[in-house]
Amino acid sequence: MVKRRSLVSDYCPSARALDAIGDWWSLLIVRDAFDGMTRFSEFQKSLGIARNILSERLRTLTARGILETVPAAAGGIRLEYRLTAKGRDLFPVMVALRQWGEQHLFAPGERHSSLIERDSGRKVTLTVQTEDGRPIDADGAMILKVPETG
Amino acid sequence: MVKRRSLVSDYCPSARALDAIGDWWSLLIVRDAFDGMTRFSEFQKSLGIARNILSERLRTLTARGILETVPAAAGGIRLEYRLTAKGRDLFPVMVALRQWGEQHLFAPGERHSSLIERDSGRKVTLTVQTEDGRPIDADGAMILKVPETG
DNA sequence: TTAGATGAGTTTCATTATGAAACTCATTGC
DNA sequence: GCAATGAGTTTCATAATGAAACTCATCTAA
Repeated sequence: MVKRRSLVSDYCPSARALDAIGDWWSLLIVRDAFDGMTRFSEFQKSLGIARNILSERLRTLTARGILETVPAAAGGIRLEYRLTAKGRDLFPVMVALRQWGEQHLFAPGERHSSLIERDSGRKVTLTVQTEDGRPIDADGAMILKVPETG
Repeated sequence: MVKRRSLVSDYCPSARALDAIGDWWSLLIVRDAFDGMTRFSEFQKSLGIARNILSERLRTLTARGILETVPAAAGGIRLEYRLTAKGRDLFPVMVALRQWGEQHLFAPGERHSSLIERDSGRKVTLTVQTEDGRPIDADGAMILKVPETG
């Protein structure tokens, strides 16, 4: 496909975020990374992704500072891919996607994996709220645009 | 590209969510829809997306129940595309992406659009927390997998 | 009423991204 | 030393994308 227009200079943070991680595989790789995967073959097996594509995506995610490589324990050339702090900050995005998926993409009673607090086993949820802690939904919010500079 | 493996039957809600909206344009269209856009040409101008692709994406988003079409005011064949309840429930996903983008993809002091509460003007934020309201981060959470059935 | 404008797509065509499978190396296990 | 494994890269066919041209129907102005 003809090179897509880049949104890295868009003033909308969502657009830039999608520019960075909005392609099909990247967030799935990040999901697996949150799930503890670190090795090429783990991702490959889990996602069923072609190796060349996985290779390219890991390179891109690393270049963008979402993953970082560390030499694997057994001294060879093997690498491990770990989430950076920037990558771990995608946690709310993953939770939001998960929550929406649970709400709308599963039949009533259909089994699915769950996100729980490690210590208590309690379910993890996500809320949008104002600075002072009141929950808010889409209708109560609005985008404050940046005026065109020019 | 060879038809991608579908994740609609994956037991992971995030995977299903990405299967539904994980392609490059869909979330950008949804973002614009949250921003009040409803018409084909509005999306087209805003995103710079090719018309055939936009047409296909609007059709897919509609088929998936994220958008719905309503006849436009002036009686013609024109349509408006509006978010359904399911589509509006993507609000936290958009906020999460935005928040991450703000944190990591803007230089200090660089201008960006902001999400604010309509009435108070206060900034909107997003927190991941347990059922009983304590904030939690990635390290404190874990995925509870569904055992393989078979 | 008729000749443009728009709006909303669809078709066509060239280009790029992707997936599958084969291939390459280095390391590890035996 | 020799096969097996891990981590990629290369090659090739094919599907998705983008751009531009084309199609209709409706709206507008004269």
